[in-house]
Amino acid sequence: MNILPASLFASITHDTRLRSLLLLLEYDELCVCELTHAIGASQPHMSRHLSQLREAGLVTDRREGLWIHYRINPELPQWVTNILRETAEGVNGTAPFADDLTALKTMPNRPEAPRCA
Amino acid sequence: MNILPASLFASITHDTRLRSLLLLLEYDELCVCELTHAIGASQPHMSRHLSQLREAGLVTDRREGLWIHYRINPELPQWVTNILRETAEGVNGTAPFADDLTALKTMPNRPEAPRCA
DNA sequence: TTCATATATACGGTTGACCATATATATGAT
DNA sequence: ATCATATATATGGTCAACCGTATATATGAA
Repeated sequence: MNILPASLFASITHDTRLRSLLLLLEYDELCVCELTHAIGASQPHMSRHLSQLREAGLVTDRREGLWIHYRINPELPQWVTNILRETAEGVNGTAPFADDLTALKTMPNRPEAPRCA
Repeated sequence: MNILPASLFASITHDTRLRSLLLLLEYDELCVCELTHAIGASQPHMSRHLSQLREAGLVTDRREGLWIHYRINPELPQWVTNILRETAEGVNGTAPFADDLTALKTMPNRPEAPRCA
């Protein structure tokens, strides 16, 4: 699995995409509706940015019934995941990232039980 | 010194800017003409992107006679420099980053003796 | 003051990323 | 087959980033 730095950084320049990745760092798998709720975005907005993350090779998806579950691409090179974790530390406790986590925790009718990473 | 992640990643999405930062990680201070030569860019191109790095707070500059020396902002938060170092590891030995270093080493008439970080 | 060098900025034009809204597809239930 | 839900894509338009070239500024030397 190869990732060009320009492609990685272009991906995480956009808040929606970075916020999604940081959520996926905490919860190892999340469906679109969970991410949509946590971030407070519209459904097409979320879907479009998840597509871009998939095309960039940063996430993979898996269908299960109606839901499509996304996770961080397990084949990502170490330096990429290190950068994501480092970013998570850097923004720890700040908006909007911290609020995404609490919004997800308090989401009603989540399709499945939480699966923490 | 505060840096927003979106601003950091927007900065290093552009190859010229990332390459400059990675050079500045190795040589703690470099003037515009050294960066221009190492990267093989035009002078206005280099100058413009260094301005953007300065405006983003990622580098500082210092005039000495005709030359303006740039360095990585020493007040950068730890997580930012960690990300830069992690990126340097990730691209270690690959183009165009590796070539920039050799181009700089073989540059004729460098304004001052090399100052390695 | 005049010239050369190093660097920065201004100008005009192009392209790509992004948005909101509308529509299409896929699955499962009735 | 019909309907509801979850997700994806298509459309048209806007705006910001970028480019190359030209010009401006700053310094030091003659």
